[in-house]
Amino acid sequence: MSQAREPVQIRQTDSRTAILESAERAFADQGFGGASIRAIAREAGVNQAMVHYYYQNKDQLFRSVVARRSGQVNDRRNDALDALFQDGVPSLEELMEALLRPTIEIGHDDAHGGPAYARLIVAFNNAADERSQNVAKEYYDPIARRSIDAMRCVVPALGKAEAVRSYLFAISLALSLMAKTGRAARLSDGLCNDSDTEETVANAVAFACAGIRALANKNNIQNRQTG
Amino acid sequence: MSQAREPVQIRQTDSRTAILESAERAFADQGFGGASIRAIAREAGVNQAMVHYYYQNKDQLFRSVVARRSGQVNDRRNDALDALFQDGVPSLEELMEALLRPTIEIGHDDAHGGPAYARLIVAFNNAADERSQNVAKEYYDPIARRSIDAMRCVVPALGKAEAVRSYLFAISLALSLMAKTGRAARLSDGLCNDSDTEETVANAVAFACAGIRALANKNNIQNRQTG
DNA sequence: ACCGGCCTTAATCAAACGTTTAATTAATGG
DNA sequence: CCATTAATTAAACGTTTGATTAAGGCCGGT
Repeated sequence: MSQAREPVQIRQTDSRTAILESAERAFADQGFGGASIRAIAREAGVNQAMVHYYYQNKDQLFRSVVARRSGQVNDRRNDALDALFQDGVPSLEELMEALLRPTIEIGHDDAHGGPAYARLIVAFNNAADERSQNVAKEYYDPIARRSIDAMRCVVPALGKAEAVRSYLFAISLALSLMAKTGRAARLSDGLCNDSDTEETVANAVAFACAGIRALANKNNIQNRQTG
Repeated sequence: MSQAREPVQIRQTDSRTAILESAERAFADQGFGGASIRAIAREAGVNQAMVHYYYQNKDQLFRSVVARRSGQVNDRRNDALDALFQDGVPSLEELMEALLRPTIEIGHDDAHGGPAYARLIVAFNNAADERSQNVAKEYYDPIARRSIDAMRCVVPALGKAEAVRSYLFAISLALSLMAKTGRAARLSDGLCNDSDTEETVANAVAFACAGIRALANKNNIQNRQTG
């Protein structure tokens, strides 16, 4: 009989992952201060001490939640940028789609906690507290810098400041499409169908590209007047 | 000597207001869950029980903070809309400026806690929790509906769903300009000067109008194809 | 002088918090 | 089979939380 070794991975009952996903939901819905480790453990179905066993403290638990998701998004963004610039300079539409689609798609992935991630990242993106800023600096600034450089390469008329603003605008509006605050549905009497990924991407790209070109033109005219 | 009556307003030592402003800062910086009534009272220079005396509980304190600011913003928005439509239909640029300027100006008013309000409203605008949604429904939905109707009046090609999205986009991008997360400054090596109110308004209006027209065109083309 | 509203205070409450501990169980390697 | 390590548990730690209480000061009106 001596069957081949059982999947050795029986260990690590993925309490670790269960905690991470429960924490993501809790932080998204109640904020860092409002979420409690006790409730996170309860909803993950593990003992309270397991949270500290795996993640030491609340702060590192939060960082771990962000780190996992930022990894998913940034890998896809970097791959898309690599592919895009391999055969010359792409159009602004192609570039913005490469930047916005990964976030939107992951946020729409209901089977893997997408909506919880969406709620978390929307709140996180606009948070001004020191913790959020430190985490943002570590996990999101690198891809942001690369994206901003790419934007200026595609639209040379874009000044540095305008490029930074445009990037933050674009991210913020893609996120506002995913926020699922219920506000869009309420105000449109249910007409806004934000669950359609393709339509969401198309809307975000169209709005962002038009806005970016407007800022580039504005910058261009100013330069001609002063230069 | 019997001098004329002292300013009768000596009463109401404005502990009430001090609490409100301290709470605004605390909620903005640490979120609802992270802010503590004890710390709010301490920073306001009043006894802890005063907070409950004036505002009953933490929930109503939060509502009161939002209510005061939404009143300031909405009054200015409504006045601007009244004036704008008095002599016919305005341009999209005029309309968007009327909608965005009040928020941006109040957020830039350093002397009256503007930055704290800005941080609070940015977080609040993107919050998905039930408390925030209930408060948003009560204090911000009415002006939102009026604004959306106005946008459709100015740009008839805009469908209802597109108008709602455009409105939320525009608000969200104006707020992202005020967020003062330090992210813009960091990514632009200090080039982004978001403290210049006029430049901020101009950028937000330019970006929003271009984006809205793009969505309107997109909607128009689709209608011609399907209709 | 004394009353009755407002305002303010210190003290106190039970509950919930993040974190730590010591002990127990389950699997692995020699 | 025993020693080692990893995973998990229940219980407790001290602190902080939101909220309540009872007592008192301040003030104009009578």
